[in-house]
Amino acid sequence: MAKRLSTRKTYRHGDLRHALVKAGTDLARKGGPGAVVLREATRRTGVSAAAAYRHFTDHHALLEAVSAAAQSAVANAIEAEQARLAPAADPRETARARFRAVGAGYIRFARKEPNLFRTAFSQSQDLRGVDDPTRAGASGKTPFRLLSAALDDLVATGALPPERRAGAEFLAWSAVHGLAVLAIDGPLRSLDASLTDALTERVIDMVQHGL
Amino acid sequence: MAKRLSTRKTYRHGDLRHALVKAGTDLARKGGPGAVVLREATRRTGVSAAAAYRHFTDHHALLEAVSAAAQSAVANAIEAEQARLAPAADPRETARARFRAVGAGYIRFARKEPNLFRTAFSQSQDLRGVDDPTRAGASGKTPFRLLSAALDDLVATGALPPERRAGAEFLAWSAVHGLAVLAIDGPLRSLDASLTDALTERVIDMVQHGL
DNA sequence: TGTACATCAGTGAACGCGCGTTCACTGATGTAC
DNA sequence: TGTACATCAGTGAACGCGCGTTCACTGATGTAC
Repeated sequence: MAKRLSTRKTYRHGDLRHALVKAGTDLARKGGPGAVVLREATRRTGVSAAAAYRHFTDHHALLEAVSAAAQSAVANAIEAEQARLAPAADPRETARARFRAVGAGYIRFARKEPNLFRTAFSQSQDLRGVDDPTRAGASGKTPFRLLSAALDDLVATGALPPERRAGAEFLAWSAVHGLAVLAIDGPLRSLDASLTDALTERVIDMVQHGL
Repeated sequence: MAKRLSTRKTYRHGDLRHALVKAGTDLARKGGPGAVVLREATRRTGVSAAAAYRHFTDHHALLEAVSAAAQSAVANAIEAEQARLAPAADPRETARARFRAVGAGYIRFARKEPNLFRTAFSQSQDLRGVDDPTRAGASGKTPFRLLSAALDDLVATGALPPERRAGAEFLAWSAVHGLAVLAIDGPLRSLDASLTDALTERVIDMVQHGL
């Protein structure tokens, strides 16, 4: 028998927490972290504002959850970029391509969803966050861990000398993140997209050679 | 005769615009761009809130001016870093050292004044901003132009092949800006300061070799 | 040098706004008997 | 299988808050005569 689930909008939403994060993510996509307004998220979910407090201690907790979801989207973008790769015969080449895809996917996401990208990194984080499953993509890895894994593969296949491995994620992350910011909020913003494409390649080249 | 300037607090402030930018900058230093509240800036200046509207069209215009002042502070930090350099006999070495000082000063500022640093780059900008005198340091150059000049010097002294010059500021800026963000808002935040020092050197090395 | 006047940078009171958050409540659901 | 009850995720009204912004005003200053 039909349980009138579709007509009953109030009481026992079922998965309000996720629905609020989803609504908050939509807001973030349109207007960045400042647009993640608790009342608006509840409005869009068809629920009273007070209902949010059953699932989040306060507005900041909701914003944190939305930010984590945005990071998860970054991870998915990186994974998608890697999945797009044609298989190479040489494992060393494969490792290099997968490493480059981390940076390329990161930049691609920033340019396609600048507001979500800003939201992902609007909250200060520390090293505890790098293994937070709510920040991970489908593979279970956060963006930072996808980068770590790619670097590990470079070492495993001999494409990177082990003594250069330590701290390499910070060097790579710096260059790629900086470019992303430059492309969406900096002077590059007003320049041609193809120039940004070319710069993306050059930055990744720089990292690869610089390591 | 004394003009009672010290007792008269109201009417004809004299330089209210600059005073408001100054107050706004103090707010930004403590709390970042979100702390730049028009009413609070006027309060601190001892002036009514409405007075701000004689000098700024709205709140956003004030925030823009504060952001520009913060960028000017970045430029000054870079200049200070360069001024600290011991003179080298070889002009090529001098050019290299001055180039490195751009990145080092940038990172130093970000770590010392993270909120001001965030404020400096909280407003999207385009290429028109790179020559805005309100964003410039004592030398009259914006941070971006200080970087350009350092790269030009590398070319002039033969330390950088001319064919590698094009777009080089974007590569360098990406890496250094990314590291700054990583150091103040990213996972590096919780790490030892000396590790960040070492990473700064490595990032600048990477840029220098990667160019 | 003195007076009349235009200017315009300030005042201060008031406004609506939407926000985050609290509170006593209600009623659908799951469980014990 | 049916009934009583505890649970707790929801309601909706209310709150204070500080914000940005507007408005008619005032009075110090510079200038023309």
